Amino acid sequence: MAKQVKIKEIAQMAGVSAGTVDRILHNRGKVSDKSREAVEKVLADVGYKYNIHLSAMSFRKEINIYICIPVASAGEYWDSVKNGIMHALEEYYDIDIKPHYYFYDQYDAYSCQNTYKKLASGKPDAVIIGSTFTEETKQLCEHLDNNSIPYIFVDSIVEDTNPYETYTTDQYICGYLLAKLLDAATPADKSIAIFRFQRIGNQGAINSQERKRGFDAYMNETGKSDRVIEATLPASDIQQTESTLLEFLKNNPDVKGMAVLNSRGSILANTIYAHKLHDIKVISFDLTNNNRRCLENGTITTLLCQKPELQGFNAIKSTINRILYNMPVKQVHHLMPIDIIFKENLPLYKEV
Amino acid sequence: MAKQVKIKEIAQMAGVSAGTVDRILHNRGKVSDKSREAVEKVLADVGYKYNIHLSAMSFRKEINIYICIPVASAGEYWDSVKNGIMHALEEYYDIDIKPHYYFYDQYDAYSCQNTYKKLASGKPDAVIIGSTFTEETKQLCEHLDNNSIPYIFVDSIVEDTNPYETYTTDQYICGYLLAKLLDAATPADKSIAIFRFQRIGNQGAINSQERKRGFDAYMNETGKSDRVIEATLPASDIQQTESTLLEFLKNNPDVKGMAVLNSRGSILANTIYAHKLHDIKVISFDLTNNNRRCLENGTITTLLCQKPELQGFNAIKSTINRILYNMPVKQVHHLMPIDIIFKENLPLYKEV
DNA sequence: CTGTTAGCGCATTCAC
DNA sequence: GTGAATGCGCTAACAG
Repeated sequence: MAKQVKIKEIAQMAGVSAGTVDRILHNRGKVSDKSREAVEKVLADVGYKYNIHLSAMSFRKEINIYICIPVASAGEYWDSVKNGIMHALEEYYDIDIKPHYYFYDQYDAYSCQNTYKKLASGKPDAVIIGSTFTEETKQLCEHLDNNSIPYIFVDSIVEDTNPYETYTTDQYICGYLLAKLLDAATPADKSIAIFRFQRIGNQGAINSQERKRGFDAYMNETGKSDRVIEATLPASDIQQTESTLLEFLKNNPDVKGMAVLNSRGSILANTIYAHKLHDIKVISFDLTNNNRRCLENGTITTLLCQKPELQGFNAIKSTINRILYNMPVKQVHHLMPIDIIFKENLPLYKEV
Repeated sequence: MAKQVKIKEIAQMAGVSAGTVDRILHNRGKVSDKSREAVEKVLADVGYKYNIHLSAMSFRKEINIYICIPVASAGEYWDSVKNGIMHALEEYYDIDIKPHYYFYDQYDAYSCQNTYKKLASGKPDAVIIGSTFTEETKQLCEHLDNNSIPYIFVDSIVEDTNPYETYTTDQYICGYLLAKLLDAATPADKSIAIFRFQRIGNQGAINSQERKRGFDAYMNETGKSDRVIEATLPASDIQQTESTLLEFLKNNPDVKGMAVLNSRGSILANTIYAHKLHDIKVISFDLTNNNRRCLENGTITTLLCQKPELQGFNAIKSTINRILYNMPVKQVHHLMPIDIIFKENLPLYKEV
């Protein structure tokens, strides 16, 4: 453990004053080439890292972080992301961060556009984006790029943008794992259904598509593609989803495993439970309150989760470091581990 | 988000000076009942929380944390715990923490005794204990209790002690899950072997015993106890382990699933691989380098992991809060989630 | 017992 | 361009 070097010591070593070192560390103000060289040489030698908390305190300016994600009720997916964010804000309570929440309706492109418009009129130090609508997000990012406002993605990545970091997971692997687990849970002579939800013009689909690719890959590799039956359910209202599902199951009595590529597993699980179709296994995504309940009562077999809290937490943490250290842009894509949750280990997920 | 109240403001509100508030906050120095009452009333009103980083800086004393865990080579279980600890020390680099490492040989009670003896002669502010030998640890804790030195357990808990916090997981659930996963992975008409390692007088066994209970519970509940064959392997040297295992498998050709209740899965996996017994499924514990390799090449089917890094990390984090905030002792047992790792999601565990 | 003062490491401001 | 002075919130040491 090398002892922490202080800014003053560096100044001394380089034969300048602390002020000059500070200017160089933060790329602000003007410094002669001579001083810069001298300081940078010392810096390279000692591996200096300054105290981010003191730095923030002395900064005496608040950091404005805009957080733009879908609205969510308690216990839903995006609520977990938000919790992670708030958790991080508590952790860094000593740094003067001012969060500005911009919530939009993930089922309403219009709401998203409006929210983005409002956001674009502000002057954030950084933006955290949970994207749902691809085209709209691209435009927003273009605006942010033009104003050199850094932004970070959680949950999913939008192409042709330049986030300084992203927190997502590998959806292909998710889909592959789902297939593997469902295959093992379903009797070999029975069929597996995979459901697609009709949604309009949004990208929630992007994650699902990638999951579908992984799912198909497993089935192909293991030569079990003919076990699989694809079906489409309406996403609009639950009533219709239920009746369509029941109709489907009536026509395909062989189906004993159901793959749900988004977090709506509980809807299907509740339906089959209500109709006493107890031998059908369901695997779905995300530890929402509804899914949690289904896992508890056994109507959902397994859940795959992509650590939304951690994504939110890390997004804030990275952003603070990004802004305070004013680091050069080195874009990093962080992939979160996938939690595999059964009824048994569910109790261990009470605490975060 | 309530604005942070400063110590000076509190002092003003209570009609005393900052020094007095500080004395009350930290229970140090003497304060008149009158002042104390006034300040505490204000404190209760505003929910003050002081800046731990500034506090540590002004403290100008180093915090001595003793870390007493088994030695480990790179990539072994206890190495991960250590990594988590070092990771936390980096995270809190601005707080002057001086770690003192006391490593002992987890297979040698004598080494443990010696290490504990050395440790007991020091004056730590807090101790992090990864226990292996129950009796020795009990004695150590008694000594620490007598000197009111706080201590915290990682990985396992020793009875009749008073740690201020513990970081472990539910080993019963681990065993139950292992049984469930192995049951699903092994053809229904084949047998499952569960292995016990002979070790002398230590407690590493305690976690394993609890896992065994969970394993048995699953088998009983599902009426599959007669699928299970128990076996004992020598823990001393690998040569002997291998030959005993091969002998066992020769006598029990029906065994197609193997449960290993500790992290030694790779030893068995390598053996069956070398002898081309490719259809035997192995499930074991902990993401050690050896196990990781086996998961990659398919000789281990699944690993259950108890987040050793996070345990180490949180142990430090809690300890810092404990010491700096001088909180009242509220003992908390933290249960870590269990990671379930297959070949497919292994790549997501590169980063921590 | 209590108020005051100096100092921790850093960012800012203002003279030079 | 640069150095010195000042303040941030907190604790320790000292003087009363």
